Parts: sequence; structure tokens; C-alpha cells
Amino acid sequence: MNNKKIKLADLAKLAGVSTSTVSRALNNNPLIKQETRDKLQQLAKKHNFSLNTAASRLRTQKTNVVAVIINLDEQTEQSIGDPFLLKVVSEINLALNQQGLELLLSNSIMAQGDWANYFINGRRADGIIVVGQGKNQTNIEAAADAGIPLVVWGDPKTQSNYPIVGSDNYLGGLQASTHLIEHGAKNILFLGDPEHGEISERHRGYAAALATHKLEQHVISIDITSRSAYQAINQLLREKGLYFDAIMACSDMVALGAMKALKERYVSIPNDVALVGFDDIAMADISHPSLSTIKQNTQFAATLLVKKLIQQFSGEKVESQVIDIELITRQSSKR
Amino acid sequence: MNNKKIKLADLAKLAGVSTSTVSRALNNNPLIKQETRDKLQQLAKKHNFSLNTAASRLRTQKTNVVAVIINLDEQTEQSIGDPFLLKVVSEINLALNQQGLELLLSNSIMAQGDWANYFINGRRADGIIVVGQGKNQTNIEAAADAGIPLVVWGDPKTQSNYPIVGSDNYLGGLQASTHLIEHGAKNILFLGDPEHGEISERHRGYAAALATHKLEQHVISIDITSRSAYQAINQLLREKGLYFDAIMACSDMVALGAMKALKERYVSIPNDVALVGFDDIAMADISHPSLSTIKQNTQFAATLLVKKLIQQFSGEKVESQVIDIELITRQSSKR
DNA sequence: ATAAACATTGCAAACGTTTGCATTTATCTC
DNA sequence: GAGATAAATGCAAACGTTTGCAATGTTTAT
Repeated sequence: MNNKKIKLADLAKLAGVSTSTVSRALNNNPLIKQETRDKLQQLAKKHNFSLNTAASRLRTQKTNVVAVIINLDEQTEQSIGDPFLLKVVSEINLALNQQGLELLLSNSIMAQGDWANYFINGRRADGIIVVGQGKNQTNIEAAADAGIPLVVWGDPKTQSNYPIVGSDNYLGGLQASTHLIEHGAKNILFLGDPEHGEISERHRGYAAALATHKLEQHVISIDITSRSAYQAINQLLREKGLYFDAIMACSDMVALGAMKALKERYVSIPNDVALVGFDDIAMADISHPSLSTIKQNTQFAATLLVKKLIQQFSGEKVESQVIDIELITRQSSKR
Repeated sequence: MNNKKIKLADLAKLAGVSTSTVSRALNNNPLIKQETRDKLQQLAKKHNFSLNTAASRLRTQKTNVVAVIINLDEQTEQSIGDPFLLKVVSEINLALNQQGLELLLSNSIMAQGDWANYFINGRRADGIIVVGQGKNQTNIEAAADAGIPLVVWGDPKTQSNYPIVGSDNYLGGLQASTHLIEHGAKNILFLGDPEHGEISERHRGYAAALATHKLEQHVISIDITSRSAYQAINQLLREKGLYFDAIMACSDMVALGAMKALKERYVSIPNDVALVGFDDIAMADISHPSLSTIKQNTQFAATLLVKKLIQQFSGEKVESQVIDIELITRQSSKR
């Protein structure tokens, strides 16, 4: 085993050519004769050669790395372990890899405040994908103002100076609520945090559906975790009884937390209370009863995020884009 | 807004000193007078200066980056979206950040085969954390043979030439199975893939518990996903009826898939069939009935993985380490 | 006052690529 | 076969840090 790290110059010496030739050959530069290219590429493979990316990045000013920032509010408990967010991240990872880009994973802890300088001027990455708008967009706005390649997973209808890719949260909220109403619901709880970026749009959809049918809103503002949903529903049933017949939850995790509380008190789902979630995480299909939900097409979203980021690398201006959602009706809402 | 990227030399000119002085000052080198250090650090902050990491890495041969490889078999469906694995990754992310290290996320797609060369010689990272042993350890062994800093999340009792941190899977399997037996189970299914690294140990524990109580093994070998668990239990009930009274599942996701199949056929949990999972993901607590399980202390594991990796940076040899597991008894197994 | 020790800063080389330009070698034209 | 064009390769500078060593300024000991 050759424990000495091999570099371009070593290959060059072995092949009896200059380092420039090796460099160009490995980059498949047509300046180099095909025959020479093949020979050098094989030589490189044979010696398990791997470019020193530090040197390469210094010279080219390109990293081929994208920073992905999971953007969570400090206040809320919605943890970095949230299954939906992590699913989005892993889809992004796949989409980046397919473009030959690598993924530097960050959270708000590491990148304090000035993302543009830290990531871009610090040559850690060529661009940034922010996952989640959170309640506070100042960090994102500052980065966008600095003119760096940036794209955000969030609510695309938000007014912004940066491109946002995300589901049609308004339509999702509208469809979910309308679906419940069509199945006879009269008193529908909205369970979530209407202050939060994406979720406020879902709430708007909910409100619109209820207005159309002249129903009254019941907004229960909670942290967007299954635990607080569980606690909230428990408390509600204890203090005010079963005064509602449906719940539109702002996420599947929230819905599942609510479901547990209902089942524990023998409230029948969907007969006594119908339930719709949002996201379509794996558990929605596995829960019992299975959970109706608004499916977010994360895979498509991920490829789109990456595509829009790459477009910015070449100076293009890109716009926000809305992704279709889909109502998945399962057992929890059918009656 | 200053759109020109600022570098060390610019700061030096501004302050009327040499670049060496600035470099040392920003690294808090005691060679530089405290007063000068303070002044330069403030100047850097004022100009939002961020070191060009490419140059720095080239010069120092250090990246302060750790590659995290999610190690999945191509054959299995256990997806990169697996909630438990992602939870581990996010814990590792936190632990790394606390040490000032960054996390480069990779999967087996990007890093084809030769990890040592790709990541270490390619100066992408200083070390590697592999999440999951998978069925095939040749990649890991090759990297370990190359003598690079490496640590693996897996089953620590596996014979290996690299350090492994992980739960006591054997004991977990033993405790889970014993727990079921103590609650009266006579025919316990093992649901999982006994070929798979960590899971084979869980199976060994299961086998030992059954042997002690002179019970017969029933191993159902499946892909470790909730979907195949669901299908397997469905098929079993259809073809052979309810010939078992308990299930030890190799993971919570598998347990939840099984739970759904049972509930759909009105098999009572835990009365007809008691159920224990493994991992303690968030859903275990939220499912109904809540799922008894073996809790893996991922947070502690993550800090330990990082600690052992850092020790290798300074040349220390480190050993594998077993992490305590804990039986969490919830509704699914109490009767 | 002088030499020696110390504290502080600057000089310049090095890290390993990439690339504009110069140079060599091969091919073509008449 | 000579001159001109095209193809292939090499030279050397540059990317922005860090760091061994030299150089300067300051203090201490004699």
C-alpha cells in the first residue's frame, strides 16, 4: 500500500509529460490528444489518484460544494430530527450528487448570521440551499442581498428578494379543509402555528374553505411537534370536551400526535373526528388508521432546488416556483 | 455593501502590518502582542472577513471537515430516508459542530469504492464517520487499512480492524425477547434480516433468550422497512393464521409496519400479540398503542463517535465501544 | 555603556492545481 | 521540399494562506 499521497507532478513524472498535460488530460480537455488523455486517465486510475481539492478550489475559485442550512427557530421545539425536514435534506443530497455536487450540512448554530461571508467568501461552498423559512427571514434576506447563489425551500408565495421553491400551501390547506367539509365536518380545528412561514399559508387556505361554507374557525396555536399536539388535544378534550368533529393538522407529525390523544380517549377516527395531515411522511401510510394528508412532492422539489441553484451559478436570475400538492385520502378522513 | 471579496493582504494593508501578522493575530498566536491581536481581530470583524478555506486547507493540509457516509446496501430498500439513520446523522452534525468541525454528507453513490483516496487524499475531509455497517464491509475495511481516521456506527462486537461505536445489540435482543417471554409469550417471531450486521446480533440475543426458556425460534427474514414488515405479516396471517403471540422486530419502523397489519385484521395488541421494536424513534411514543422498544442512546453515541475520531487525528489508537441500551416498556407489550 | 536575551514583526517560500501564452511537433498547401 | 497553418505540449505565474527563519526593537544583566 502506497501511503505517500500522490500528486499531479508525480503522475507527470511517471508519464514523462508536464503537469499541465496531466491536468488537462484528467479534465478531458480536447487540447490534449485523445491517446494521451486515455493513457493518463488510466495511469491516474491505476494509482488511485485523487485531485487535491484544496488546491483546485484555490486556483479555480470553485468548490463544487453546496451548503444546506436547516433553518430552525431557536424558540420552537421543532427539532433538527424532524422526519420531514430530514427527508427533504436527503432528497437534496441525492439531487446534488446527481449533478456532481457535494453537500455541506449546516444548521443555524455553525453559521452565525453572516452566511454569505462564511460560506461563499470563505470558499466553503458555491451556493446555499436553505431548508425552511422559519419565523424570521433576516438571515436569508441578508444573504440574498449579498448577491450569492441561494435558493430556499419554503412557501413560494411569500414576498421575497430570493427564489423560493415549495408546495402550494394555500391550496393544500384549502383542499384538506374542503375535503373535510365535504365529508360532513362542521367544526374543524386548525392545529398548528399560524405565525410560521409555510404554515400561515395553510391556515389561509383553511380559512378560505371555511368562509366559503360559512363555518367558524377554531385555531389552536401550538408548537409544530407531535408532542405539543398530543398535549393540546388532551387538554382540549379534558377542559372543553369533544366540541369539534375534524382536525386539519399543519403537519403529519402534528396529526399523529393528535391521533394518539384521540385514540387514548376512545374518540373514533374518522367517525367522531376526521383527520387530515400535511407532508405525507412514511408514517402517514403506516399509522392506523392510515392518515389522509396533503402530499408534498419532495423529490421533485429537490431536483428543482438544485436546478435553480445551478442556474444562478451561471448568472441567471431565477423565480420562485410553486409545486403541485396532492390530496391523499386514507382512512382517517373517510366516513 | 462591499462586493469585493476581502483577503488577508487587504486587512494587512489597512492596518499597516504584514500578512503574517494578520494571519497570526487571527489565529490568536501569542507571538503577536495582545494589543495588535485585538486590533486586527476587530478590524476583521468590522469587514466581515472570512478566511479563504481553500487556501488555508492547501497550506495546512487540514480541512476541519468530517465526511459522514450513510452506508446502505444497494440491494435493500432501506432508504436513505430512514428516520433512525437520519436521526443519528443529525446528532452527529450537532456533535461535530460543537467541536468546530463541519459535516460533508455523502452516500455510497458519490464515494465509489475508494473512500481513503477520495475523501482524505482528495482533501475533502480529515476523517470519516460511517453510519451503518450494512451487509458488506469491504469498503470500510479498505479505508481502515489505508490508515485514515475512521469510526463506524454499527455493532461494536463485530470483529474488525476499525473502531465501532454502537449499542449492545445482543443484549437488546436478549432483553426485548426476555421481556416478551416474561409477559407470557410462547411463540415469538423475529422480524428482520439476520444477515445484516447489527441485526444479526439482535437475532443472537433473541435466540439466546428463547433457548434459555426452551422456546422455538420463528425467524421471518425481511427487508428492514415498514412496508415489507406490513406485507410479511399480512401474508403470514393469510396463509398460516395467527400462530404466534409476540413479535420482536429488528427496528421500530418494522414494528410499526407489523402493527398496522395486525390492527387491520383486528388482532389485539398487546393481548393477542405483544410487540417490541428497536431504536426508540419519535413515532414509538406516538403510535397507538405506544410501542415498547429498545432505546439506543444516539446522542451519547454521536459525541463518542466524534471524540474517537478526533483522538485519531492526533495519532491515538482507539477501541470499539459498547453503549448501554435501555428497555422502554410501553403499551404494546404490557398484558 | 555593551552584550546578551527576549519580544515583536516581516520576508519569502511553500502547499498543488489551473491556464494564458509560448513553444515544439505534425500536417497541409502549392 | 519550403513555408504556412494546425495540433499538441510545456513554461511559469497565480490563487490566498501559513510558517521557518531573519530582522528589528526593547529590555535586562553586567
